[in-house]
Amino acid sequence: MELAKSYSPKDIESKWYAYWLKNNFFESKPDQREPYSIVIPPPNVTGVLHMGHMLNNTIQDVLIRHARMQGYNACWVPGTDHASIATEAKVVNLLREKGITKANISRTEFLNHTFEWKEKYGGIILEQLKRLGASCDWSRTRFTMEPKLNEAVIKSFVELYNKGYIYKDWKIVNWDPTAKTTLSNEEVIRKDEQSTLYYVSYKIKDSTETITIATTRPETIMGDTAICIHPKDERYFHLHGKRAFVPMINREIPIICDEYIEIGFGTGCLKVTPAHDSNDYEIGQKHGLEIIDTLNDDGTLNDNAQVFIGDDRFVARKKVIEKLKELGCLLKEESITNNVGYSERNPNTVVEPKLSLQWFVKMDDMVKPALENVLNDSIHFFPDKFKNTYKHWLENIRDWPISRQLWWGQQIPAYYYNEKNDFVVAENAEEALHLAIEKSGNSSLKQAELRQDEDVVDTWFSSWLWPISVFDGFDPNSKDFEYYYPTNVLVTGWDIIFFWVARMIFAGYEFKNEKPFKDVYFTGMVRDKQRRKMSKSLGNSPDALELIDKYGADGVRFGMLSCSAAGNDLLFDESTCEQGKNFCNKLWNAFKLIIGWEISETISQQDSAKAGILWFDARLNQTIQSIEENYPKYRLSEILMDTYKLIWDDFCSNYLEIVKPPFQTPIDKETHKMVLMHFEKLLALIHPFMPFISEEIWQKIEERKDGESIVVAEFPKSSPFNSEIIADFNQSMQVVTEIRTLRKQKNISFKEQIQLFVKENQKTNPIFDSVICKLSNLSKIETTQEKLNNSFSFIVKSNEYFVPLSQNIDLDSEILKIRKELDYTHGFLKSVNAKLSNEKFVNNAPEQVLSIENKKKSEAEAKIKALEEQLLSLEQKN
RNA sequence: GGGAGAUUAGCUCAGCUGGUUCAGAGCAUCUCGUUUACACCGAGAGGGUCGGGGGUUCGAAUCCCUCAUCUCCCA
Repeated sequence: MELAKSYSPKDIESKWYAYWLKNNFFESKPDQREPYSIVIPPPNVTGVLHMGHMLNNTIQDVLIRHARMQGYNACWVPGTDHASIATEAKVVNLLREKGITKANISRTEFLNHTFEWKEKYGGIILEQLKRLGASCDWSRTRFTMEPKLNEAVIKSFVELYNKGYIYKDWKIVNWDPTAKTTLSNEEVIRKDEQSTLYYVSYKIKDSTETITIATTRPETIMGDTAICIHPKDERYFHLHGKRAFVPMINREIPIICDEYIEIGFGTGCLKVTPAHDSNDYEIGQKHGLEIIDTLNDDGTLNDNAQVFIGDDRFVARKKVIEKLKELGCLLKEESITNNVGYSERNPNTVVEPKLSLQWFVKMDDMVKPALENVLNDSIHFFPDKFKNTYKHWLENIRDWPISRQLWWGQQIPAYYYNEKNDFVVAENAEEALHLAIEKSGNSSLKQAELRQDEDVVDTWFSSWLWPISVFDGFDPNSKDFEYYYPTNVLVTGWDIIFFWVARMIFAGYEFKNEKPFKDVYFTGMVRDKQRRKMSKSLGNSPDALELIDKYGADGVRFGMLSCSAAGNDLLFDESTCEQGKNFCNKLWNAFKLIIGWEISETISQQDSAKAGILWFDARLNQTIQSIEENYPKYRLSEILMDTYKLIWDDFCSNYLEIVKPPFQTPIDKETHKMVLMHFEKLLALIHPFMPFISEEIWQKIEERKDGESIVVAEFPKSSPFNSEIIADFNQSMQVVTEIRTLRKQKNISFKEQIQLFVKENQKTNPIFDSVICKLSNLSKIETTQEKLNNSFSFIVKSNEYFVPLSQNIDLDSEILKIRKELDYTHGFLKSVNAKLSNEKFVNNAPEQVLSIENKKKSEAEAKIKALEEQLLSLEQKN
């Protein structure tokens, strides 16, 4: 077999991915086996693969591949969400380029354009996931705007409305003037910014006096309907009951008292603008104030403002400041930091608080089972510190504004049937008519007289149903839902714990009375070296596909996972991908070595090989056991590092060196068989992390039939192992290390064979002597009762080793070396003795700890004895 | 303002139930080495008062208190 000098992933990856698809390994149908299901947190249909997706989906793939190999019926459902605002913004821009404005076309026409866009660009991210090796069941790919999922959204809306959970109300909402829609709190990104606090004086009616307020948003002054002071603020007692004039427009407004005011803050006077601030709105409600909305939907000033009509709010702010200066009302400007909200989907747009009529979902009841079942670990968070965050949010939750003033999304199924805007909520127009006739008592009502609400629901109002809807859970006869729900785990970034983790849990209990997933694994954020979150807007994220081209999918997967413990952010560094790539090469070369051996039917197995096999088998099982413990705890980076070290250090550096036949000589049949068996297990262990190279090698180390694959091979299970063997081996390796160091110090080439004598002060297992000989190139190991003259010596445990050499031995440096070790061992013994002579320690420490200390003591004593004897004999010679 | 978390080697981070395995890993650094699987490598080495202080305990990186610094979330 011609083999490349080093591993090159490119062709191999596409070859095996195609093979996996052809054999339908990723497809899942309900059967007798136990299911293991994951639904992908649906990426945005406008999205392209970024580092966060890579991390998050690699983790899901590792989990699903592991489960599949364990024999579960593994099902990973992919799909995308329709991302109302982002997608609509994209399509609006695209149409504008073609000279079409949204206002000039019908809703249907617009949706046709959007679906067209989605068909063309919407699947990019899913295709990219394939490059990463994601083993999704692609036949199950879903989309939140496809007919069945739409239906689920509408059904759930109607159900919630009928339960009394959905209502329509005026509230101050977050308004995105670019997208011209409302946003939920979670869609607003808050940033601290340098801004200016303006001190503005208002004239008092029937007085020469003025009153001063401070504001960061002077352009809202025209919407003021009161000035508020604290009732106990002595400075303003004389103003109780007075009225003031709004500067520029001279509208008369009352001065009111409310305990809400902080006396010490600013001037102690607050301008109240109920239409443009949520706190002001509450004060307004309490005091029955007028509400004057001075803004248009696009963020320009409207007629109510009376001045600067048509100017954008920020242009208006500048003009207002100028005007106030002119009028002499602007007393002071002060630089402060304050918190400004930006739209998540339009990152340069400042969100405006705005009074508007919206649909809301009542949260207080829905939250109860969701909170309870997370706190009692019925749904288990990894890491569990996120329980706190979750609890805090749920306990302070506000009602969820779900209407969006957009077209791309599920249109709200509310139908207005009269001038007063009375409405009914129904799954379709026919039923709506039926209900409307009933409700209005007007039996002559016609279909055409019904008007459906113009707005759509929030995208999250469809993705919260995702774990249910992808299995058609709103269909009472769904076998899939019956079988796969609840899913095993949701893997997602902690930044969207509210967006969908919490809401999916609400929906699970609300609609199905059952959790949507058993575990939640929160990944960290991928950050750059300056700890900034990687994002497209910052341009600090490497191109995912270029990374894959450079390091191979396996290399990138390795890189992403080797440094990411659950829930902790990771500073992405390409060098970890390089490590992954090097690891692939290491595996490839191990394979080349093994496959290159000529096998002899006749030669017998060497002792060293026999011993090596015995040890590696134990070591392998030890590692598998720890892997088995770590999977349920989602300690993936630990599993990966354990496997990495098992392969690189134990298998390649030690095991293969032990069993390796001399150059151009064959290997015995038995050893070869065992090495292959072990190698195959290692490939299976690493497969969930590095699917491509493991498949490539697995297919080549043995004759495989078409349709066979490591994808569906069995994941290794641990067997009992003898830990004594591992300890004995480690001790022998210490001897090897000593000899290697000696060779290096004395410049003895590895090719030159040397002898080793051992004075056994403590009986040790001789089984690895052959291994020591092979790895150190010794001609023999002999036991001796006497110390050897003219030799270099070292001590492992309490055994003394001698390497006779013709070279002159520097007695002084040998003596120094031994003295140093003796000092250390004395100190060590002293600390052990201190423990053992402490009555409280002896009485309180568990048996196991005591016996360890006793063992330490006797070993240290034996070592001291040996060292002292050596020292004595060296000093006599000196 | 309320809350959560972090601080361990030059860098990035593990360290789970306090005790063997506990002071670790990877990368980086240094030394030596082409011994035919691999220089994308091998063999070695150095590097730490576990942020400071106090406490609990026979025993603390680990539990508690406190201070400092940083990060994040919510308002």
